[in-house]
Amino acid sequence: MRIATWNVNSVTARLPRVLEWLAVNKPDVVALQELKCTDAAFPTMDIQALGYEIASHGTGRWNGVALLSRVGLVDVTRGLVNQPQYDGVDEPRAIGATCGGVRIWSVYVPNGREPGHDHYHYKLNWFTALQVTTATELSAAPDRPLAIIGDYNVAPTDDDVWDINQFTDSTHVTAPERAALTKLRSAGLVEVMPRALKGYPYTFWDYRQAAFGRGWGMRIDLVYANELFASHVTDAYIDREERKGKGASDHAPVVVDLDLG
DNA sequence: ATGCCCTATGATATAGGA
Repeated sequence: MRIATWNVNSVTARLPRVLEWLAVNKPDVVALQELKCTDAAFPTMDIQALGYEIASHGTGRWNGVALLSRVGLVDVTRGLVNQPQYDGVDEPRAIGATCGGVRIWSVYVPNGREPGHDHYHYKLNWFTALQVTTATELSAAPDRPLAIIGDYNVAPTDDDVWDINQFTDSTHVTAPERAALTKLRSAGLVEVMPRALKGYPYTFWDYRQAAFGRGWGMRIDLVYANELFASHVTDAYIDREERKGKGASDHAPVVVDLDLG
């Protein structure tokens, strides 16, 4: 089974590249983030035509997550347990489903904007809800492979950004954010580390300042999974080729191959 | 070359991204 996660930065703007990428790479399950459209505006027909069932959770201009599957898609859950609001709004940032016997969540963790900002506290509270959801999911089905994949908006270590000296007083690298990842591991998840195809395996390069060409990347799109899921992994990599050229998302897809026997 | 920002919106600027 091939599973991928990809922050597409607008599924409608990215549609030609998404369709091409699906056709070439033939993933069985895809977790998308930053749809930037409502469920009604999601390009359902085009993606169904490639053989995928779709569960989306999008409300408009910002955020939005989806799962695509061609190995079944059941027991869809939208939102986290005790998910906090931001500015009085329940944002669409998490969706879970069972696909081919594997429980998969697509998550888009809040950015945080800057340490101390309301959005930063929201980010940490959102992680707490993700930890609660993880514990709930793990206890509900301890013998089922589980993966929580998506844009975590946290670089796990200093090596996961191109230059840590550029990140003083920045989000994505602070101790509380990294502690949130540690708590997920304490709850029973492990990180599936993608291999480097060329240089360090970053997943995001800002559109500005020709960051991709300069290698100014970050590894913030992560695969967290229970031990059972991880035990079946045969390969994991970042498709940095997809970041190249005109019309690319600022994130590259992360691909995980499993042998479920 | 991998290359000097992108997206959606009560749009003709603005918010958000990380």
